[in-house]
Amino acid sequence: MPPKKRARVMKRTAKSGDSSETAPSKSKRKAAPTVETGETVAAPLPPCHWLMKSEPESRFENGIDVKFGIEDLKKMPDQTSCWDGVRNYQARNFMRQMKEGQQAFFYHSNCKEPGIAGLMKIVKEAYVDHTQFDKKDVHYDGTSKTDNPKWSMVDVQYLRMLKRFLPLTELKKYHLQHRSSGGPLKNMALFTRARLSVQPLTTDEFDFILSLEDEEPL
DNA sequence: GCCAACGTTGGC
DNA sequence: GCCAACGTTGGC
Repeated sequence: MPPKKRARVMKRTAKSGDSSETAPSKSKRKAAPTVETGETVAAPLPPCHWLMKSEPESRFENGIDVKFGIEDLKKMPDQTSCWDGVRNYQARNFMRQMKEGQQAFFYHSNCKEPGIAGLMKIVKEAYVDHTQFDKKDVHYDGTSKTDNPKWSMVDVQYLRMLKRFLPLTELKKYHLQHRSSGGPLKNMALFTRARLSVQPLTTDEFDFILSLEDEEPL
């Protein structure tokens, strides 16, 4: 049982309205027979790798420092922290799809050198983000009710630093390259879904990015 | 600090 | 339900 700890991550983007409530549970996950053949079609598998953004440099929001970099995670008891403060429905819905044991990249955003710093794993699946009810918290959401909480969080545990930091600029070069060549990063959410703070990675994307650890910087 | 991209709000 | 105005993200 991870002790109570605290990660302050990303800002909320809205405080009310559930209009983008596109809960993953509503997506068609079951195999369905096709009209033509009556054969079962493989259902798309939910994502199993992730990228999560957080700010490693001090920035004050309502007088509170929202800094939480990978070094901060490493210093937590059990090197484990809840990933609270996500206030975007798509990001939240991705967190709700996360399974214990899955790996996620720790991405440093809004800082001198944005990029992927390390690896962590999901150690507790989605549960209620208590900070939505805390008036003192930066991410307090007065529109969320305790009997129907809007926001979720997961617990993550530090795994390791990457052998070398993977700067956004380098990832972008690969992304552009792959857009013409059809390589693994051609659709990477980091570039196609710019403001999404919790995003899925395909196994191809995940493996390719990990392989860059052993490559010279591009 | 600027500002493009884009999610959210709310008037109609 | 459209869409303009607004607010936030996050690179540069």
